[in-house]
Amino acid sequence: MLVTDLRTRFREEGITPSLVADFQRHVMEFYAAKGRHDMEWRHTSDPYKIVVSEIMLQQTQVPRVAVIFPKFIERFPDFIALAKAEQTDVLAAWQGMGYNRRALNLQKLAGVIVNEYNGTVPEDPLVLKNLPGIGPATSCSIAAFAFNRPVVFIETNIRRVFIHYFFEDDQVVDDRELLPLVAAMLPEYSREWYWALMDLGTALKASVQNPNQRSRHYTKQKTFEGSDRKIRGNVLKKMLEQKNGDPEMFAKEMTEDPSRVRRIMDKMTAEGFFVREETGTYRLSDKKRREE
DNA sequence: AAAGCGGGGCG
DNA sequence: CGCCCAGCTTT
Repeated sequence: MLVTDLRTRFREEGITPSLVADFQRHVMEFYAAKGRHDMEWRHTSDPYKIVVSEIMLQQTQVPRVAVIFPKFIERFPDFIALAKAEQTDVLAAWQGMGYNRRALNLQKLAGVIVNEYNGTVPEDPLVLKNLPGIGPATSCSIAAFAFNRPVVFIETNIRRVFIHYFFEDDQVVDDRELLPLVAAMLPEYSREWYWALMDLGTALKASVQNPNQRSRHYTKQKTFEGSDRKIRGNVLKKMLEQKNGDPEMFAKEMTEDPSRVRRIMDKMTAEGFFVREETGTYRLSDKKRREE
C-alpha cells in the first residue's frame, strides 16, 4: 500500500470504512514485522508497572528507560513501597532519567493512589488527568495500556504517523485536524493499536524528515550546555552524593556564579527537592526532615 | 500561548 | 554541533 494512496483517498473521499480498514491493516502489519515487542512494560498487566513506565517515557527515550525501569521496579515493587520510600532513594533511583521533578510527582502519585484510591489505579482518563504528573497524553496512555480503554489521544509518535500519512502536503497541521482521524481509526484493541502507532511513529524518523516539524505544536528545545537545567542536574547529583551542601561550594566546584547557583537551589527547594536550614546549608528533603 | 525542566544518543 | 525524546506544570 502506498502512502500517497491513503492521502489521496482521504482528500477525495474523506474517512471511509475502506480507508480505515486499509490503514489499520498497514499499521498492524508494520507492528507484526517491526514492532518493539521486547519492552518489559508491554509484558505485564500490573497497572503500577505501566504507570511507572508511562511517567518515565515522558520525554525520555525507550532505550534509557529500558535500563532504569527494571532497577526502579526492583527497588520499589508497588505503589505502597514507592509511597513510603525516602524521597532521597526515589531521586537516586531516578538518576539518569532526567526531568527529576517527575520522580517527585511519581512518588506523590503513589501516595494519592494508596491513600485516596485504595491502592487501585483509576481507569477513567478524566480522573487520571488530575493526578500528579499525569496530563492529557499520559492519562490516556495509561487508560489504553493498562485497561485497554477506547481513548483518543495524541503524543509525539502518534502525531508523526498521522501527519505523515494524511497531511504530507500541508505545512502547518493542528492537532484538531488529526483528532478526528485518530478517533476514526481506533479499533477495539486500543492497547495493541497504540503500541503499534508509537512504534511506527518511532520508525518513521529514520526514513523521512520529522513530520512533526510541520505540526502547529512543534517546538525546539533550548541548548542544554550552559543552561539552568544542566546546573540543576549537577546540583542534584552532588547533593545525592553528599546529602547536603551550599551554593558557594557547588559554584566553586562547577565554576559557576554563586548567585546563580543559589537562585537555582532556592527554586529547587521551593519545588520540594531540598530543605534549607537556618545556617544556609541545603539538605535533601526526606521524611525525617519534613517531620521535624 | 509560552517558558522551564535532563541527559544522553545519534547523524 | 543540532536534533530529538510515549509531556507536565506553571505563569
